[in-house]
Amino acid sequence: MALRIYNSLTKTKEVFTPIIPGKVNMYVCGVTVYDRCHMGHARCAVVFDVIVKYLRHKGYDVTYVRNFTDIDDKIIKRANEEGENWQVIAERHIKGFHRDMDGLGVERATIEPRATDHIQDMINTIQKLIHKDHAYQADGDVFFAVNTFPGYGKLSGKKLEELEAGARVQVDTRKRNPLDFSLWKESKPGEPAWESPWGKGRPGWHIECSAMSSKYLGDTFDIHGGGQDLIFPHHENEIAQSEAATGKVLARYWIHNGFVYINKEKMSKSLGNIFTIQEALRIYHPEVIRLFLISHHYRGPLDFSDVIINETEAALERFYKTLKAIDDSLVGLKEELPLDRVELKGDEREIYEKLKELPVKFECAMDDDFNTALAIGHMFDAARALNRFMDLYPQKEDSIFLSILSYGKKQFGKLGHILGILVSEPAQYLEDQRARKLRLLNIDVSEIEAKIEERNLARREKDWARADKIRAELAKRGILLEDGPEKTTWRVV
RNA sequence: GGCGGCAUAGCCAAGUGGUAAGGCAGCGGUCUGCAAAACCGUUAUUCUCCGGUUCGAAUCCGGAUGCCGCCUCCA
Repeated sequence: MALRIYNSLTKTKEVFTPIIPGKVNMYVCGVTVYDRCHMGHARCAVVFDVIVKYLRHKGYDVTYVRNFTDIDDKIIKRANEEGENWQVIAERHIKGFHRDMDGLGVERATIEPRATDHIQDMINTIQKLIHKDHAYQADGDVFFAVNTFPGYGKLSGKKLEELEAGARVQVDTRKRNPLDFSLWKESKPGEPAWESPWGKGRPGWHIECSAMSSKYLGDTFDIHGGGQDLIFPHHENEIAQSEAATGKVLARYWIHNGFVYINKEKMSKSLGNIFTIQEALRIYHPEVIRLFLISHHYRGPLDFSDVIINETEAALERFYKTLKAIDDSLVGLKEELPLDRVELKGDEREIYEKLKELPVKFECAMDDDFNTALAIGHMFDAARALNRFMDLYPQKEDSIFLSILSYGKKQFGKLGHILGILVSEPAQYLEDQRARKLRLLNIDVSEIEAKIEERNLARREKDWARADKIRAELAKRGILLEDGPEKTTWRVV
């Protein structure tokens, strides 16, 4: 089945055909490094991480470029506020970005170029635009002339006249059109500056992406992505600059992910409801955060709340419990049978077929504009079937039974890898979660174990009232006991 | 003011013409000393509302209402 992608440029789902068969060149706008990363950045990074992993799973050779904007007004402002060099600020937040993304299991991009390493490339692009009369100099500044690019507005669906009418920005009288934007900015004394044909200055915001994408991926590449808020003006301006300079189409497919909300409010600095990745990772397992981010379609809005993330936690735990149960059974596996060459009976056949079908259904969902929510639904389906199979199968030592479980485990591992979930050892995951929750609740393990010992004594004497009382006490503190056939285990709710 | 998006059970969520995936929570059952976990069964005759197209619509078209985003830095 063919992969179809919703293209923001045409506003339709299109069959994905790369320029070079088997090869995908993709550029995603990264972050401006002046502050800590929040859940919005996490969503963008995780969404494109899954897209890259899926494309690679489908056999594409993917070159993924994600930039760092390490020179910008906000960085300079932050440096002044904190009384530090702007480079120190940028460097610190690049490190922070990597720490956060590593924490979330987001793979590094193939190339992570920095704007300040490409000043000369940008100057070259700007000169090209001036020569072609798409840009003009005004004192030490250079502006892009939007009137010279007929396609201006094709991505955001805006018309020049309407934009002009609604322009709220204070108009710079040197601009030929109020919507003309800076390619190069003259620097004020004390500001970071580079030599250029127009004097000392620094690049405008949009030009770095045009210069760096063409340098690493060519004038035309396959996929360009980023957050929805970048559609206008950033991506619109990028298209204008690049296409005016080269006369070629910049990118063939545009992918934009939706926003993250916190309790139905858009996350924003002014509302003070920024939820940083560091905070999230302190409270939740990285895979819980990932599952939360991909349980919803990437284009829609995503509302974060305690209730919803706790539901996600329960859902992921369900997966891991199934996998743990498989692991526990698999201890007895002596030789794994080739299931496609073994005669399987009713239930065995049914579950085997279901497990075999799972990747097909998964890919079918992912091929439809990366429908991760549906893909995960199929995985839950299979997990339930596996649980049932384990519950009902009469001989738990049987090698057919165990071989089927092993096969199921492999299928889950394969698909989980694409999504970046279920990559921990089940026992380890469950233990990590318990430790994490105990840390948040501030409870001591030995105390719990002593209580359990005390209760088991009571149980042996069939003193149920006392046993129940101990259990209730622990339950009140968030510790839930589970009496198994061998021993009593506990978990944190 | 201009442009665009969304509206599916108690909650989250998939579903773009063929008769409502999945998760959480709830309820009944199996199991258990009782629980928990797991399993089985169950929970929307209906997809914000009103019209229209069609043999057939949550899905397409028109209108209404509500919520939201972009137009200014933002993933």
